[in-house]
Amino acid sequence: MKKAMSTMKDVAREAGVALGTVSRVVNGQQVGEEYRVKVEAAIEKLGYQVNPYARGLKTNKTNIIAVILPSMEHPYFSSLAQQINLSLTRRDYQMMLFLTDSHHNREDECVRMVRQNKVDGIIGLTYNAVHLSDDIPFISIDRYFGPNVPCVASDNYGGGRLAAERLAALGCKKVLSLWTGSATPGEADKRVDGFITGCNLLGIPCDDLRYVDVDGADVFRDHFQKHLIGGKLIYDGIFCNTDLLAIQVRELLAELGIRVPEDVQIIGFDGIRRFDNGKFYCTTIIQPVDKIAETCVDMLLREDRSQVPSLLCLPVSYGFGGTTKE
Amino acid sequence: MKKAMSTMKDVAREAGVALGTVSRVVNGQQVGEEYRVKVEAAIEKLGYQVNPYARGLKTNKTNIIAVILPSMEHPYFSSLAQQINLSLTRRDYQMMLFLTDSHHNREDECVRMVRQNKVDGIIGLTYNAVHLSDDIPFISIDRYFGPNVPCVASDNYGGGRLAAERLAALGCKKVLSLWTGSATPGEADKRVDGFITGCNLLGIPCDDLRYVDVDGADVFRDHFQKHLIGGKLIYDGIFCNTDLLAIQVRELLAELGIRVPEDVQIIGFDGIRRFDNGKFYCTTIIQPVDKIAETCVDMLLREDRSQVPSLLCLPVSYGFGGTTKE
DNA sequence: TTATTCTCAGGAAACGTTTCATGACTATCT
DNA sequence: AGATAGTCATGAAACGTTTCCTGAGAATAA
Repeated sequence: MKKAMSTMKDVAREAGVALGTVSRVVNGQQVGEEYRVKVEAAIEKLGYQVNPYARGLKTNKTNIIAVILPSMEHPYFSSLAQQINLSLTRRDYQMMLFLTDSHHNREDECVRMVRQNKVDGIIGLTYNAVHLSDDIPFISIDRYFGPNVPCVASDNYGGGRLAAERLAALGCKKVLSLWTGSATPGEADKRVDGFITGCNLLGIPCDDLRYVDVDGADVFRDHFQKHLIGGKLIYDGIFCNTDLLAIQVRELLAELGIRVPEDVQIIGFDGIRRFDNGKFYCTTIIQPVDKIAETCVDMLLREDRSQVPSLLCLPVSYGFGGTTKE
Repeated sequence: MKKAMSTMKDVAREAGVALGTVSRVVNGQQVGEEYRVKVEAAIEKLGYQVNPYARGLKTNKTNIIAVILPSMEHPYFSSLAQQINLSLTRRDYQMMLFLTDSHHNREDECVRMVRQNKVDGIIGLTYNAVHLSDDIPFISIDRYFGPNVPCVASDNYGGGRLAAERLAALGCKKVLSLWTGSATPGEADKRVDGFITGCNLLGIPCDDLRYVDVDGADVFRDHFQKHLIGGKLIYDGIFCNTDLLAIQVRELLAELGIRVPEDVQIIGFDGIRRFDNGKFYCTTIIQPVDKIAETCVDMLLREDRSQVPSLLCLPVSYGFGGTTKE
């Protein structure tokens, strides 16, 4: 029963009006009342729906936004996807999803495919500066590529500062900053900068450890073992640049017989929540994922693109997750 | 520097050939070698890319598949999204993502939007029978709507049986089947059927508790408390229809001072993994998400649609996650 | 050599919209 | 009353492809 889709021409014939009139009705433009009624009746009767390809061909506009993310495996990414979808949907845009991991980590190929698809814009969390052509508006998440590529991110620096302040308020006297990540620089690196600056300002001694491209917290075991005095760690506070790391550090400390938060308090970053009860995995600096998503969409769809800032940092907040005293 | 996209006409002029020839080159059809070379050079020179809207207008084909999921919050859904994306990408299809939650739970509206978008097919995990028009191929996940709507699901019944067999093998003498979910029936309901049948076949007494539309496991507290004898539960094995429930039940049992897996062994269903270490939250029956995704895509893109089965159940497996003895 | 078939590039029509120029008609002004 | 301005539906052109028909030339057969 694959009845052929009816076209504007059919509607026009049915309603006894001209093609252009139907078009104006469909697009909600000024049309005489009598005509509007007739056309709407015909549309209803024929079950007419606009053909987005014909429209796209004429208007060069599609109402589709490409969203490029690394994967769906990390809650931060999937929740970004969710929130971006929400924001887009509210504005009657569709979301085309591209996952770079599924492309064997080849972001270039991904972007090439995006470009082929004539989307109205791109929201991308990518590591390489792949989107250097400016024919399609691009908003970058968490990665600053330069003044002509708008970037939306959490206030990572401020988050680091906040973590330092909290640890200080919780009574920490000597703290440690832990960082693992990839070599490609990103906005998120500022977390550690903020934390260390914060500690300095507060007069709290802070050690700084960084490892590139490792997974797990095992690389820190040595350091911990060397800094035990009478079974106690010389640190009473640890800042981790991600919640994932914080979780792993906590496990590592458990192995070493160090209690959290009694002996050491840990603050992570991201604000990842358990899927089963919505609680934080650890005490954390919460990234405002919903705001990030909404802001990206906002900036992308903004009429006046000259008004778009090149970097926009959104405020983070403190989330208690049991790895600090409060 | 928004240089206008060049068209086939431009390429034809540049190469000194006819429009149709360019089209044939682009689509990899039979073309004389000399012409092909010229055209390819021109394409390269002008950076020509086909306009998907013009093509879509002519061919009524888009290479876009709509994927409808409830949300991205549950790992099962996000991992489905990930795997479907992977399968689609491998075949040069794009994925347009629709989340019904973001639409205030209104699946109808979602499907309406999908239909407007002229996609080549739909893969949907929906609860209502919303897709009754057969103009666009539809594959349903986990929900059987009738013989003309192909459905892909895990072998839920077999999974229930498997859980029963495992609990038996692990020495359980009296077990409990727990179910929570929504009133709308789904393939997943067969989990409990399979479990109970399995218990009967094995001669293990099994109680059966079901609650509609509750969240959390608290509703089972009463039942547990009434079935304590000397601080011990009369059950030594519990089957939960989802991992989420299993996790919540474990916590509930912990509150009641019952040890898992020493006193009671628990098996969940889904095979959800922790994002931080990839381990299961609980011992579980694993749904083959990757196979489900691949199968959906396969069936959707199959040339001969008369060959598509109306229900296809994929084998599940047992995953140890610490809530059983092994 | 001439007639017949085959191969393959050229060119035009069509897909379903949007938009622009045209002209019919009404309303306002002098 | 006649001229001018304003409103608004009409119809055609254009968007960038695909596809089908035509015909030119090559290859084969007689």
